[in-house]
Amino acid sequence: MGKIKTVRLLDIATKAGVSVSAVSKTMNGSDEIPEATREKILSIAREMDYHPNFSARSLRLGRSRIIGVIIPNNDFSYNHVLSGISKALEETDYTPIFISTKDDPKYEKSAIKKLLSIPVDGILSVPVSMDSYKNVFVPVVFMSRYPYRNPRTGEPVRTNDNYVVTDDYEGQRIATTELIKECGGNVYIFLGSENTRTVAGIKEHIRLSGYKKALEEHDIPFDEGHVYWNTTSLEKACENTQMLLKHVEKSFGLMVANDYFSIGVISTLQKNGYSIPDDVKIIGFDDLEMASYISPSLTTIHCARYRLGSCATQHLVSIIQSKNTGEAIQTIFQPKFVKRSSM
Amino acid sequence: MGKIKTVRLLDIATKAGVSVSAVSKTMNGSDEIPEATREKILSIAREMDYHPNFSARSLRLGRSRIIGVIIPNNDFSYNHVLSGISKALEETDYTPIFISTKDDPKYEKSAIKKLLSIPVDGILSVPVSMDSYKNVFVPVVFMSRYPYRNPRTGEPVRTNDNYVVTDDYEGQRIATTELIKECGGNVYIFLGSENTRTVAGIKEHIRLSGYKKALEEHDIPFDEGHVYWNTTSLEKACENTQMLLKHVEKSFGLMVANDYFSIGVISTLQKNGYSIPDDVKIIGFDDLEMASYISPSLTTIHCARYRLGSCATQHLVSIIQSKNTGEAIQTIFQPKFVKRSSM
DNA sequence: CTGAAAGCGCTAACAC
DNA sequence: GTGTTAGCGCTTTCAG
Repeated sequence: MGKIKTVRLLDIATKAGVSVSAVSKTMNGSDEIPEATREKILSIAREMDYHPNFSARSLRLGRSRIIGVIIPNNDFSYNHVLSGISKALEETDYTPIFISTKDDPKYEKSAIKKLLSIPVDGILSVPVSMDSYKNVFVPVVFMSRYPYRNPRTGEPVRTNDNYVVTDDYEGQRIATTELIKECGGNVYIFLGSENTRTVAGIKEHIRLSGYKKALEEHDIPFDEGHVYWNTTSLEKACENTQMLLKHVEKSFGLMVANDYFSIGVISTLQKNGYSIPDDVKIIGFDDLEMASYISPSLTTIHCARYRLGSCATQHLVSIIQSKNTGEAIQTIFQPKFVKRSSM
Repeated sequence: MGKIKTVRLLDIATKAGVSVSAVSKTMNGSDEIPEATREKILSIAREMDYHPNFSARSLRLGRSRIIGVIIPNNDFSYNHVLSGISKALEETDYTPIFISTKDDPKYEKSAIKKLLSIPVDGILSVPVSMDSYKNVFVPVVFMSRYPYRNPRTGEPVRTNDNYVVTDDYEGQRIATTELIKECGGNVYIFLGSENTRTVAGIKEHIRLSGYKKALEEHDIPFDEGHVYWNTTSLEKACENTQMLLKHVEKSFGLMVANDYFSIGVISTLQKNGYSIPDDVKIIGFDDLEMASYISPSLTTIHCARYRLGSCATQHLVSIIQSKNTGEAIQTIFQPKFVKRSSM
């Protein structure tokens, strides 16, 4: 496999009998070059299958037309967000490069360094720790997770970062309200990471405050024992369910951290002879495609994840291109209650 | 937001009172530089938070330490493969950049161009059309799909490409054999794309020939009507199930294209009053994590998708680094039958 | 052992 | 209008 010589501007220029800059200008759509020369150059370029060298251009321009996308993991929770990003970028000349952090600040820091050394023109991130972004000097738009509310009180927080999130607080409040209508105060909740030092944990606490808010609105006292933390895998979801069953009456309402984990919860409940929704009412979170296909079909909170990705992308591109003045762009999507048969 | 000046080798050199080349050599671990100077340079570099400029280095070296990863979509079927890739690359200095093709040759071609113009040092690909790779002059390792067998006969095919695949033929043969044991000739199969002009379609035909092989081994004549094509989404899976139910006895065996679509199939069967596995025996394909959590838990063919990703990655890196002599690296993983309660 | 200098492919300022 | 040229940050050869 002999090394194939790549086609350069110079090669085209030589063949066309013009200078490199004429070719460069043509390639970049400058109108300085007369139509005839233009045509000739373009046709030769096509014929030689020319592709500009990204590195050379990036080096020269100080920008790369690459967008860094930081996600916690490759697990399927962010697929729709990623699709939204890809779709939105298709109409631009930006290309995404994805890096995963395993929800670990160390990986996140190194991911950021890698991206900046490319250098990417901007970053879309589902963050692990806000600290990692202290010295990032390219535009960043946070997605899906962000301390947009005070995790204790649920009050909106004013910040100066760009973000696009779903209002998890409201989602949880609405879901809890629905369950209260059915089960009174007998409403349990499975949440993810309890660690408030991570953005993921803060998100869970924001959700908890939405839950508390709903209780408060119905004059139901909050019971710490109704909250099961660290539902962070299918397996944990099943364990938490087993644990819950030791402490609970036959009939109750349960909010699960997300739709995926609901599969484990439902399976565990059914194995233990509970019937859904007769004994237990269940509400998930996300509205995955499969939610309407499992049995019983899953009542859930719909989050616009695809739109979340495309919206964040549009924001980022507009910030990059307009050299935005520092006015933060913040979008909060309102979630929607979707009733199916698990409640 | 004032543009932050990036730290260059020159900046470090100036501060350390040495030349750029001394710094460069130090950074690249050359042993030409005496320990004392080395230390000093490294400490200054750390202090100034130096990161090499990727573009400059790539331009100079003609390689980028970036691996392009081409996948058909962002849907969750390739998560484990991607995890395997990320994990395997972690121990190297290569960074992956993911591009999706939507299973469309047009997108695939443009994805390849983009990658080559970076230029990436190698490509990992779940291909759409083999033609797209004709003029690719960097090492490529194909994953998961490849015409490794003749789609008509199921016979192994000799080629000169690098690939890592699961032996779908064998998987399908084994699964069919198991169903035949239970249901005799009453075994149906849901497959994906029928189009043999795409690699995805060829894969499905290879699977079909595994199915036929099993029938043949049990002297059961092949019946075209037992094959339902184009099971390419949850929705289609449900439609195919509805269609199937019009033509079938109460009791039969059914092989579904993959685990995910099995969710739709099972739900449709249950809605129509069929009991699993009493009336219908079902086998999926993939062995997703959720397979053991849905009810009934899903009997399936286990594919080592994580290992597939990491194995392909190791191959690619070794090819890149050793300037491999052209001896193709081809790995075929044997799938495994996993019995649960849907059969 | 050290540093000066060339040049990777490209763009844009500037001269013709 | 068109071409010449400097230089982006880095590596590496080669002379000192």
